[in-house]
Amino acid sequence: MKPSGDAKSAYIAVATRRFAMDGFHGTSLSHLAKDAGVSKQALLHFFKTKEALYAATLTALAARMMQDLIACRHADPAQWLSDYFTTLCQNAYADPTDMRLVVHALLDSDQNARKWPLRPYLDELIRITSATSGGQAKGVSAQLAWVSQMIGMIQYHIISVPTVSGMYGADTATVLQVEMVKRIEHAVHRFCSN
Amino acid sequence: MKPSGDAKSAYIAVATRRFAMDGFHGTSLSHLAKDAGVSKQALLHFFKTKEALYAATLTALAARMMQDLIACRHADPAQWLSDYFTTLCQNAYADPTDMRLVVHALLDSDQNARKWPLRPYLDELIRITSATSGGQAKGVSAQLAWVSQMIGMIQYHIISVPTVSGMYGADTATVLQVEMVKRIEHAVHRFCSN
DNA sequence: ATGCTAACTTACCAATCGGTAAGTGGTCAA
DNA sequence: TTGACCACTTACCGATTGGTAAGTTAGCAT
Repeated sequence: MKPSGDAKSAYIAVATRRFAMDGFHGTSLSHLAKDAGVSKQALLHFFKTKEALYAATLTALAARMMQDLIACRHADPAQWLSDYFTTLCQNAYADPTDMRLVVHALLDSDQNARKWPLRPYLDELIRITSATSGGQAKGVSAQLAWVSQMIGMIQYHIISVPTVSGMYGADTATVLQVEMVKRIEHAVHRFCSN
Repeated sequence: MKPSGDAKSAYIAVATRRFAMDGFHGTSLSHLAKDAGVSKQALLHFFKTKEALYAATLTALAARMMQDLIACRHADPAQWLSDYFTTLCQNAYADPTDMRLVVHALLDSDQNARKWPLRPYLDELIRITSATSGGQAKGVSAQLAWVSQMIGMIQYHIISVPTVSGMYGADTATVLQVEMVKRIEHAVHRFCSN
């Protein structure tokens, strides 16, 4: 028999990919079970409802994003942010799963329903931002607005890649990608050094 | 009996709101029918499948967005863009339907499936951008990247409003909104006058 | 009046949905 | 050896899904 934790996190991994691709309503327990190679009651054994499984994927997502942010730690907060945002974007080109999952979760969220698991991640981002010279000069709301804008432009850019590629061709999409990374670096530099 | 066009566009209006709220998979024909106050076969009479109805809402969305863009026409392209983006954002605070629908459509799109109906709208935005002094100085890919970034930051900001409001409170969300509009104006000015 | 068509409605369908109930087989402590 | 427990399966459930078939009703041209 497999150790418990492995199977559970394997199911979360499968669910993460599916939920990110098709959203909560577009994903059925049967599909998830088939992906995982088990019966759907195997999933319901660990997660009482589909909602619970979804919540678990979001919790895991939040932990992953926080971890990726910490992994880029740098003495200079501006450098930290620059490294993080660019690697976030670059990694998402190879695997857009997490970015898609966040956007899906945003669209599903209805304000008071489920508490938002990404809050610590956001708070940490704002903390780092406020430590930059440019961030200190501005107010708290300006820091929140800037972080929100950076996250937004990256995540939106990632989910629009297939569409842009279909509209203007794969080569134009690639050009747009390198352009976008340059814009990210530029935006960090402009906001933080001031 | 009602004139044909009225009922059809009324159904599209109902579908637009529902699809924007819950996405394609989260919306059922029964819900749409109940919203419209008819049987679901009334919908299937005009639109052969749920997919066809969805496609019709996206086409109507594209026409609406193009129309809103043209409505802001201004001799100075920079002013045009500034007016458009800020009113787009402001209107979306009152009714986020269209912005949500676009993001849902982006997530559903799989590159080659359905041709993207917002292409003329995007092309027009790029054309206006390229007419600014700052836009002329930069390349085509930089214009596309900038437009993509602007649209992205606005739409993402809109869909995140409920979550931000739930996380930091309604007052913080309001502050973020006015901050965001300022950032939009600033971004247009920075890119276009150069 | 009559027939045609557009705009519906009721009735119905197989398939799938999320979820429950009741096991089954293997592991491990006592 | 036994019995508890965990991971999982098969069997099943009512509800809902998108969609079809066959009317029904109203307006309008002839």
